[in-house]
Amino acid sequence: MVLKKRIYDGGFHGLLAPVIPKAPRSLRRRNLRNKSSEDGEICAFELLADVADKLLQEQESESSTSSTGSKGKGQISIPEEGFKNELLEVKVKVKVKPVVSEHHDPASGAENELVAQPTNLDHASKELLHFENDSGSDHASIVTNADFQKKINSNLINEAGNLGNVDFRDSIAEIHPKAIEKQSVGLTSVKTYGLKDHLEPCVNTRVPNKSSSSVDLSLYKDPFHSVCFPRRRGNVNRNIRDDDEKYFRYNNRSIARLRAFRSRSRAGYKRMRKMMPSRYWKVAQKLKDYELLNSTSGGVKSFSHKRKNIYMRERFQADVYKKRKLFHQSSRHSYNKNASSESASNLVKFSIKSFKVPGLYVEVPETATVGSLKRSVMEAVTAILHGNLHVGVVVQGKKVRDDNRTLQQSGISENCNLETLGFTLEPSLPEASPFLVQQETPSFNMLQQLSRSPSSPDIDGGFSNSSRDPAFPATTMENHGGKNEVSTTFTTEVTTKEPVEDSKALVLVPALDVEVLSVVPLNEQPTKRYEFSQRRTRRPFSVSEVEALVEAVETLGAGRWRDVKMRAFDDANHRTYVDLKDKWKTLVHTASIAPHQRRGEPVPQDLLDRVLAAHAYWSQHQAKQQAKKHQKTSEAQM
DNA sequence: GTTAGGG
DNA sequence: CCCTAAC
Repeated sequence: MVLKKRIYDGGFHGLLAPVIPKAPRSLRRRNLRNKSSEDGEICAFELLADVADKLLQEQESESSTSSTGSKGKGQISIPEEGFKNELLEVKVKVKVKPVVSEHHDPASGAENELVAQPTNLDHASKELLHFENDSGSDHASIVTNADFQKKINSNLINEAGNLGNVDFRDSIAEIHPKAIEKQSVGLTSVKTYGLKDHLEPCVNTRVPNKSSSSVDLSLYKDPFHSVCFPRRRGNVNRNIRDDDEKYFRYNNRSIARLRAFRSRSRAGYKRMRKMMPSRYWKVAQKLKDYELLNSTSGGVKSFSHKRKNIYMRERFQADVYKKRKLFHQSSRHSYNKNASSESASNLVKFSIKSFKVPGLYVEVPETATVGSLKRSVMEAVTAILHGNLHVGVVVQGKKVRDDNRTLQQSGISENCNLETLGFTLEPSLPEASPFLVQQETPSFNMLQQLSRSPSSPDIDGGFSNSSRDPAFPATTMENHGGKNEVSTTFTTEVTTKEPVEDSKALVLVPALDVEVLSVVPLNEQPTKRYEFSQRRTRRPFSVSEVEALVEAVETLGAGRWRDVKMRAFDDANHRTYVDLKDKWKTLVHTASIAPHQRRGEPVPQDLLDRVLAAHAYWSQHQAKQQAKKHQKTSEAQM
């Protein structure tokens, strides 16, 4: 019998899927970036803080005025720095009713185009218009969605153009040859943005550096200071079977959720890792009320007309702690820069137009004025912004919770559709602000717990919630933001094939996805689950693994998957016993079909033969067992 | 927490 | 791989 150890050390060595390097976010200083990066770089967090202030300020003006011109104002407010600085846009939209786009201000010429765009965009634009119009509303909703972002982007673009046709390309192109390619396409069309959705990514990319953006009321520009999140990759061991995914999964799916309930040992996590997602989801479903899962894309949701109050409640997303982790890392391992191979890696540029901020729960009397509503929202936003925030990354609607994951693994690469990428800002803690209405319902509490509970120490290196950890007070933002780093750069290595130990850095250029606050109707359906879970990356079984599996099943029998796991895959944390069971299932199937019908890495026929043999044997065995059991029961009955 | 199966 | 029902 082959011991798992032997298998792993020997056969699996090298055969196993390469260890996926933890995606270190290398903290890059402006020196990394060329030239004027300082100008262009933005510290999201800092930005947020600024945004909050601005929001407040703006709110006042807005509230008093009806916004026919509001839009213009927002856009206009392009600080001088605007050109140089990247912007973070946070938009709060109040949706009253579907209104015809015509209403909107002429100032938003770009929007019109947007309206013509695909549904989403169109929708967003309409909403935007509404907001601007500030017409009386039965209900208000804050919408956060990509579409909206798109719209915004267009605005930004326009402005950029107005500002002087800044060519965004140059700065980017120099640095990121490849990433730029895609974007370049968009660049061309930026001006005609309205026509195509796909352009957005491109647009986003560029906008950041030089353009200033404007958005209805909530658009704010702020200089971005780059925040670097250096990450150490030391943990990655190629020889280790389980890749970071283990940590990923745990972190992504289980940790945040689990920790809320109790601390667990790593082993516990392992086992739970799979279960958590679904469980969590279930919980989420129950929390439906709270709209915990706010759909990113869904964006606008209308309130029930009958509702007397408008609730904007904070939506707490589970993976708060992930961000924190990053911060920790950054503070600790700044030397990581060296590791990053800037030379060989492809860079992925991100243009962050805005962040999706947690949903708010606000109560406003029906009789309240729109202005007061705005104020309330503003307060809520401000409260959030003042709290500790974490950045979340959403790819194709799924949150990437594993900080160790590489961009490639997460599907963030030059090749990926940047449009599917989004960043979110999550409150580390529901700092109850006065205006935030905290429901006493269990669901709400749970949410809070989820968001609050500190990560367990053993898991990600001891990331504690900033809210709880004195060391990580709200100042986190300032600390990082205060740095002169112009932009956050993450480099992504293009080559996927070989495990890379160095960190990859993504260049965080201005905006990519714009997410905004969203007001969700209480009655709305919960968001899709994918917001909370992320499918594991596919990791085909290597021949060595198959061999180990076959061997284990031969000796233990099919069905004792936990034992099989412990026997042959105990160290492969990315292989659960369910995985092994599934693999066996596929192996049996594979062995049963014609070779030409098989896909993937060919499995030696002898192994397949063993599979069939073992399958036949254990099937028979099982049948016998059943027969015995049956007999026994019948005897008992007699 | 495990198994067994369908998706 | 995911999700779940059934243990």
